[in-house]
Amino acid sequence: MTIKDYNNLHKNVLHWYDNNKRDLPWRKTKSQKKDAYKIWVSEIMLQQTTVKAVIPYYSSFIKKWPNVKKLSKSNVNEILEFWSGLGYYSRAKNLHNASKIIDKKFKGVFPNNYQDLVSLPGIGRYTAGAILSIAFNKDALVVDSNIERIILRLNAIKKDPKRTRKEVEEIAKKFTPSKRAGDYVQALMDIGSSICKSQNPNCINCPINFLCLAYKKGLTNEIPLKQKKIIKKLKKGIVFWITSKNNNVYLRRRPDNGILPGTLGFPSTKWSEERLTAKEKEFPGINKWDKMSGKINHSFSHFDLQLKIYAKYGFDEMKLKGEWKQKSKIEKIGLPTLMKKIYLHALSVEKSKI
DNA sequence: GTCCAGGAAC
DNA sequence: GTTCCTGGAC
Repeated sequence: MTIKDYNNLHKNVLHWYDNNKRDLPWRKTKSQKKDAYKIWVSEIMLQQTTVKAVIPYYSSFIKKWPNVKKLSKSNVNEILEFWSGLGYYSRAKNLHNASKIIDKKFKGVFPNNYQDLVSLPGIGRYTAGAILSIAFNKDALVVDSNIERIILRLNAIKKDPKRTRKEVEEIAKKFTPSKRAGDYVQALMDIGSSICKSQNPNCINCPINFLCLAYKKGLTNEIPLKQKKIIKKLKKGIVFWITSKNNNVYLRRRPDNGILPGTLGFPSTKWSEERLTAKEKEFPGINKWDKMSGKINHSFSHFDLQLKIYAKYGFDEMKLKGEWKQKSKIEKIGLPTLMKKIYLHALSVEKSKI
C-alpha cells in the first residue's frame, strides 16, 4: 500500500469509529484519561471470551473492586467465585497475583511500558499492547484475532494463519498511526466484530472495502484459511453427590493446577478415556451408593466429558472434611458451569422422586 | 446434537 | 505444540 492508502485507511477507520463505535462500559470514563486498571480488567475478561459474556461480569467486578488496591486486598477464592461461569479460571488467579505485584513492586502505579506489563501474570503480548494503546494511547503492536483477520483479508493472504504471524505483525506495525492509536485499534476490533466477521462478512458496509484485496478478488470466505478440525477425546468418570442429615451438600476445592483450578466442585473420580478400575471408582469412607439416573455431558475445548452421578444421603458431616453447603442455597454459590450442570441435574432428579 | 470464536502459560 | 472454558449460531 502507498502512503496515500495508509492515510485513507486511518481516516476511514477513525471516521467510521467516531460514528459507529460500540458503547462498551470500559470505554466510558469521566475524564478524557482512561483508567488503566479498568482497561486491564476488561482485557483479561475479554481473553478468549465474547464481549456479550463479559459485560455483566465487568460491571459488577468494577463495583466490587474499583481499583488495584482493593483488588490486591481481596481474597483469591472470592475472585474465583465471582469468575464462575466466565471460564479459564487461572485468569482470576493471575488478576489477583498481578494486583499484588502492582501494589507492591510498582507502588500502586499501573505500569505503562511493555516490559513491565508482560512481566505481570496473565498479561501476554496482545494484552500488553492493548493496554498500552487503549489506556495510554501509545502506538503499540496490537494483533487480536479481529485485527489479524482484517489484515489477512486486506492483503489477501491465503495461508495457514499459524504460519503468518510475523508477516501479519509487520503489516500491523506499518498500519498503526501515531495519533489516536488507541481509537484506531479499538476501531479495527469493532469493524472486525460487526463487519469483517469471520462468517458472512458485511463487506458492502465496510469503510475500507476499497482497499481490501480479498474483497476485490472474492476471497473473503476463504480467508482466513480454515484450520483442520481436531477430534475431541471422550473422557468418563463418576461424580459423588454426598448430602447430610442437615440437607447440606459436600464440596471441595479443586487443585491449583489442571482443569478448573482452585474452584469449588463436587468430588469425582479421575476423568479418563480408559475404563476405570474398581479401585479408581472408590471414595474413601463410602462404599454403598445410589446410582442416580441420567448422565452429565459437558464439552471442554479439548475433550468431551461424560459423568455418572453416585449419590449418598444422610452422611455424617463430621466424617468428611471440606465444605458443606446448604442444598437450598447451592445456586447462590459461584460454581463452574460443569458443577452447575451437576447440581441442577441432581436437584431435579431428587425433586422428581418426591 | 455440531461447529466455532477467542490469548496466555507451560 | 498442548492445555486451559463457555455460550451462541446453526
